[in-house]
Amino acid sequence: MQRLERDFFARPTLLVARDLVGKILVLGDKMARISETEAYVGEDDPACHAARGRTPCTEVLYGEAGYAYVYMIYGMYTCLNIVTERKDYPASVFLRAAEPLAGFPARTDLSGPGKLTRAFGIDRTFNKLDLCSPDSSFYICDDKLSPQRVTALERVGITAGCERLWRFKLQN
DNA sequence: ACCCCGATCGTA
DNA sequence: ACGATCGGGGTT
Repeated sequence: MQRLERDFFARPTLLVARDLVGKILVLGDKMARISETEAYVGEDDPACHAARGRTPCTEVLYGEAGYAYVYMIYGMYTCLNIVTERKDYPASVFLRAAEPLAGFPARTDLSGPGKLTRAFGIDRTFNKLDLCSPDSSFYICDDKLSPQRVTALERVGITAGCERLWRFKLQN
């Protein structure tokens, strides 16, 4: 079990999104295998929250890779992203689904971005946390069982830019 | 100050 | 198909 370092995240977002499928999200004693991700890439991506430029809300997207971007959606769910690429280039990988490995009640359902964050207890206070800090209990690791088959699909839940095959899903 | 609406989910 | 629920951002 090896923690992913910052150089893993500081790469082209499509590569990071694909490579994150099969990796393990860890928060305290909770662990889950990431099974679905999406890439949101730069101000030219109409679905990226930075599409209308830099605001206090999107500030973290412009920072260093490996930080959490967490925001509230529809008044009742939070969404978790990991910032990618380089400073001043806004991009991230959105975590859409995972499979529970440890620390969850039996049959916990992590098959959706809102379910995932709720089960992990990830709220807006997690925004701007560094998943690459050595003393963080919130990080992503690689158990080397990882790369199984990954398929590229259209992104969902958005109205613009949904034709791009920027969603990556673990094949069962 | 107001208005709109969104990277969702559960129920109908 | 639709309602719940809320905060950021753009507009007035």
